[in-house]
Amino acid sequence: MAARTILHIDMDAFFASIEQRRNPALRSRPVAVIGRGHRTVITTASYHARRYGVRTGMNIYEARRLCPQVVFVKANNRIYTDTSRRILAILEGFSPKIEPFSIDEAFIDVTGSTSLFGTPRTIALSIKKRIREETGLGSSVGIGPNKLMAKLASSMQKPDGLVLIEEGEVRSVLERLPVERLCGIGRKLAGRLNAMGIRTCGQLADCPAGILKSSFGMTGERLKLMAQGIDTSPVASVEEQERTRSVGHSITLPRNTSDTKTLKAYLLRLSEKVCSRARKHGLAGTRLILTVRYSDFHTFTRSRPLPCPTNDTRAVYLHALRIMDSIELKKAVRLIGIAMDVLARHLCQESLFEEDRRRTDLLRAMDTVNESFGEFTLTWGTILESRGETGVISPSWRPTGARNIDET
DNA sequence: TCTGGGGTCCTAGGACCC
DNA sequence: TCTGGGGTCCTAGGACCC
Ligand SMILES: [Mg+2]
Repeated sequence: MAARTILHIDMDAFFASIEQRRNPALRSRPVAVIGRGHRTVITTASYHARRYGVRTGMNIYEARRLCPQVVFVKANNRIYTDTSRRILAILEGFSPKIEPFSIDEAFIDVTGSTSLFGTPRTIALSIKKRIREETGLGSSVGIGPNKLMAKLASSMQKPDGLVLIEEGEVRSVLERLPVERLCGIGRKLAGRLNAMGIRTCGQLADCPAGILKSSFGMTGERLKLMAQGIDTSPVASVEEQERTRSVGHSITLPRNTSDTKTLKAYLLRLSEKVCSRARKHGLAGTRLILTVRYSDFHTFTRSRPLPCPTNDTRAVYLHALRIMDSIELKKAVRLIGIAMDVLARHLCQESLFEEDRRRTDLLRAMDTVNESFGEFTLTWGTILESRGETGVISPSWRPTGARNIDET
């Protein structure tokens, strides 16, 4: 593959910084952005709050204990998604090859942009400047010969970072780098590698392929490549990306329950969320997966194929009920969720796609109203019985396409 | 007073088939 | 008396990312 130049842009404490822009009184204080309800978690901590140990995923009581003066701010998801779109629009000015990686991160391939916009470092500085001018927010940028190295580079200096890893520097950068610093090596993999005496990427790169293959299978081969800084995956724009494979929603209940009537009301609500999103994006479900988390956090799934591809709320809801009825609950339920494996609607055999003209029209009409006036403006009776969500934004949100969060 | 929600990909065991 | 070996599909679980 010809030499490439990839940038990874990572916004600094994205949600928290946005809130501090909106409300100057927050700028001098440790801020943690949270969802709704008492069971929510920290989605982003400002750098000030991080100094006290406040971290993403931490519950609010723990955060308060570590940093009593922390200011909790409820997430304003619509503002975050709007800001994300504005940042992507800025990036589009520098190259068409942009891959949104999450709500606050993106890769951009600037290999063909240097004659127009200058050196990679100049481009990175221009991007950081434009983002700050237009949104008031800080970002960190990593530059590398591939996505893996660009992402590593952006993590090496933040906030307001700019790190360039040249092709010729890859080896020396990785030599003493702990394996878990690479995107794709998490806690478990790192633990297993460490147990084998492998702590750094240099050691991992030197480990015989056979040993990695026998311990990790296919993953082992990839690990060895990663440790050498090799990553051939292209920067894939939203249009180029693989089709959406699944659509799902889940909810941690305001309080644990064993009451199946309550759980079924939530299932209808979740079915409607999943199906309205599938309809909006022309997707049809082929399989439904029900997830249950007990009070003790034990989590399991049960799934069943849908008899024919569908995105009809009623069909999916009834299917969810059948799965639910096959489960004998052993403990009080903390979380319930459904996910659908999906296909593009036009890929479904017409004869197999369950469609009733009048029903399709009804669903379309309801979707239109709900788009304009808000989710669940029009809904089915039993949904009204279920209330209360944690309302945490998903970082897997994408500016376009089926990936989604609650923007309300 | 603990511990969100949205995804993708890989593995492994049993069923089933040739 | 000894007892195939693949391959694929289905399902559940788990690792990883933000
Ligand atoms: Mg960030």
